Amino acid sequence: MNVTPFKQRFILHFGEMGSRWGINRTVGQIYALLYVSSQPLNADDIVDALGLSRSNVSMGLKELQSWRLVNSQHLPNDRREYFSAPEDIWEIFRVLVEERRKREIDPTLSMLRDALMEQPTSDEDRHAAARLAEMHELIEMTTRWVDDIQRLAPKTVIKLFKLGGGVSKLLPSRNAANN
Amino acid sequence: MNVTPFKQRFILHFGEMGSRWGINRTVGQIYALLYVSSQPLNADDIVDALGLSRSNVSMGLKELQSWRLVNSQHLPNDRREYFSAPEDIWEIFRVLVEERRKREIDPTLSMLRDALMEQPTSDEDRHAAARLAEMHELIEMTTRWVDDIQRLAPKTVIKLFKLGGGVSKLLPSRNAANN
DNA sequence: CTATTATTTCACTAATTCCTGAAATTACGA
DNA sequence: TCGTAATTTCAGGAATTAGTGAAATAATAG
Repeated sequence: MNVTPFKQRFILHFGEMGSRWGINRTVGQIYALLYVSSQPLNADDIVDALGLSRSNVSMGLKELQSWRLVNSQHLPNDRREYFSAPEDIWEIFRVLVEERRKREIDPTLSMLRDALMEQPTSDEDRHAAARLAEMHELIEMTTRWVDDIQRLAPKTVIKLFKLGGGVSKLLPSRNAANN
Repeated sequence: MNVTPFKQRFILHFGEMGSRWGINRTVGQIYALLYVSSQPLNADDIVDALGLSRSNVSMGLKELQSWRLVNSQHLPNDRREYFSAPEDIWEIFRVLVEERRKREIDPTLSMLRDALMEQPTSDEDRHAAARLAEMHELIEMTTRWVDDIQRLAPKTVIKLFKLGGGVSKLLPSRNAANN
């Protein structure tokens, strides 16, 4: 299995970006390879294409599955497992948002909720609690909204996104001062 | 400088989450401390509060400044530098989105743009290019929209967010099938 | 079942990232 | 300008994370 230079560039870029995205180089590469492949690939295909160890590929695929970013299937008359990235880019986007939220935001939201149950007893803590409350409110509002939007049909979301800041004009009881 | 147990919990949580957010433990702690402090703090205050080395605090503050998440100022009759997190949570949110976009998304967007300039010459590459184009389009549309929304007044954004999926009803030329 | 192929686990090494203390540099008051 | 306080730089050790190969386990064809 050899990868065209065109694909190669994309794969290497994903590898490099991986660390910024909270995955490692090889996981980024595996995902990129599957993303551009027109066919599902088995683990050995990936080993050949990327020059990684078999065990590393196995672990990388497990991680990608834990992110729900790859699906696996079996082909007829072949006992190996084949992996692919979902076709639908909207589905990918939705899952990515959900998983990142689960990992990066939900724990903090729940910590904030817990902390805000307590009654602060000093001025210092009253100030801190107020700051936590602001953070909690903003995060909660934003994530709730994201949830809501994700439930809309992609076509609707596209309309909304294309509208951009223009939505403000549609908002009920708008007041002229906010632009 | 001692930190109340209430603040402590928040600070330690941010430290732990740091690695998921692409910053390290101490940077997370420093930010959390500044976020809940009612007063700007100097580097030695932070050393005392968190038990880190002076040099580590210095590097952490530099990193937070590179994220534009902390401001620095001088107090009268004191040559030390004092640091604080911006008051306005909306401002913090805006900056965070901007910086993450710059680090995590823009490089990929530009790689995709470059790659899509080329004419694919094989079927394999034509398929890959189509996948890249889908990704490019989705990212571009989403980031453009985020830019646009960030320009609205917070009050307007709050209205929009509170509306949730209800926006779909306001959208022009909606069709009844999309819910 | 058994033999063979496929996959996972895991102990170990490599690579990277984090953190510190010492030294160097910078800023500023006298 | 000099001396001191404040800050930054940086080399090296500590800690963490990534990647490998060998061995174990799982799956299935015959």
